Amino acid sequence: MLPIPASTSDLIHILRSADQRATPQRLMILSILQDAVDHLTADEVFQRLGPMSSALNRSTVYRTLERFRDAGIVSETDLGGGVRVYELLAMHRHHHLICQRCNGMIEMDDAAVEPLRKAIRERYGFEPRVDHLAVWGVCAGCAKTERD
Amino acid sequence: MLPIPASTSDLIHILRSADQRATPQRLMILSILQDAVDHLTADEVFQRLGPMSSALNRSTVYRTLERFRDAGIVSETDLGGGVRVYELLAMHRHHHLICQRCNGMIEMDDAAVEPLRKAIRERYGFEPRVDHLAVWGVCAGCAKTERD
DNA sequence: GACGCAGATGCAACTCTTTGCATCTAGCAC
DNA sequence: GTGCTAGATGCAAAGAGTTGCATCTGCGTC
Repeated sequence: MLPIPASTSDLIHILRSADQRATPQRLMILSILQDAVDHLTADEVFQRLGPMSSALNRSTVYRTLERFRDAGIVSETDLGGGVRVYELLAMHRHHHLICQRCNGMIEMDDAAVEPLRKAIRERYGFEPRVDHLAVWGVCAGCAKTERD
Repeated sequence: MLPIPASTSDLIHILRSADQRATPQRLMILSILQDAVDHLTADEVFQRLGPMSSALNRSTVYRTLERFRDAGIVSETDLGGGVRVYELLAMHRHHHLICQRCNGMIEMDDAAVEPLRKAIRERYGFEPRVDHLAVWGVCAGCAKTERD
C-alpha cells in the first residue's frame, strides 16, 4: 500500500482492526504519518500538527506512537544515537543501511532480512518481528575511498 | 575472549589500538564494562562507579560510551523503548530475542545473523556492522499459550 | 623532560522523553 | 439516547540524555 490519501473512515478502520480506540488525537497522528514521505521522530510528528498542536499534548504523541508500535501499526527504528523514527507499517516494507563514514542511507529490500527470520524461527521457535532494521556499516563508496 | 580480569596495561592497550586516548576516566569505564556479566546502560555504568563517581561527570560517561561504540570497542543495543545498553565487543558475540508477551530474553548465536550480513555484502556492496541485535517477537512458549 | 595542541573532561543549561495522577471520553450494553 | 467503565488524555514534574563552552591533559615531538 503506497501513500494514498486516506479518508477519516479508513483511518478509523486501521485503528479498530488493531483494537485501538479511534480518538481525534490518534486520527491526527495517523494522518500525519500517512502524509509523511519518510520516517518521523515523535517530535517531528508533534511539529507537523502545526496550529492544531494545541489540541494535543506532547506526551500523548509519545504515548500514542509507543502504543501504535506495540499494536503493529507503525515501526519504530533506532537510527543510532537514540534517534527513534516512526513509520506506518502499511507503507512499503523496507530497511536501511547507514554508512558510518558518509552518513548516507541505502534502502534495503525486505527480502534480504528473510533468511534471518527463517533462521530465528527454525533454531529458536521464536516468531520474529523485524519490521524496520537500521544496519550500520561502511558503504561501497567509502570503502573504496579508504582503500585508495 | 571471556571476562578475564584485565590489568590496567591491558585496558590501555585496548584503547590505544582503537586510536583512543587512555584517560583515567576511560580506564574506569572500561574496567566496569569488563567486570559486568551482562549489558549495562550508560546510567548503570555511572552508578557502578560508586564512590569514584565524583571523579567523573555523567556526561563523560555518555560521551565515552558513544565514542567507544564508534571505535568498535563496545556494542550499543536498543532493547526497545529507548533503553540502550552497552557491552564490550571482546566478549562472546551474541544477540537477543526478546518476547513482547513475557519480556523473556533468549540469547541468539551470531551464526543466525551471518546470512543477513552475506546478503547485505552481496546485494549492496555494503560492509555491515551488526554487533548486537535485539529482535522483538513472540517466543515459542507464549505462542503456544495463545493458541491454546 | 618540557612544550604544544588536538582531543577529553567538567559544568551547567537545555532538550527530549517518561511518569503519576486527576479528568475526560469512546464505545459497549441496555 | 443514557449510563457505565476501561482506556485515553492533559498537565506538571521528574528523569534521561545532549550540547556549548571553558579548562585541562595525554601523548607525540623536539
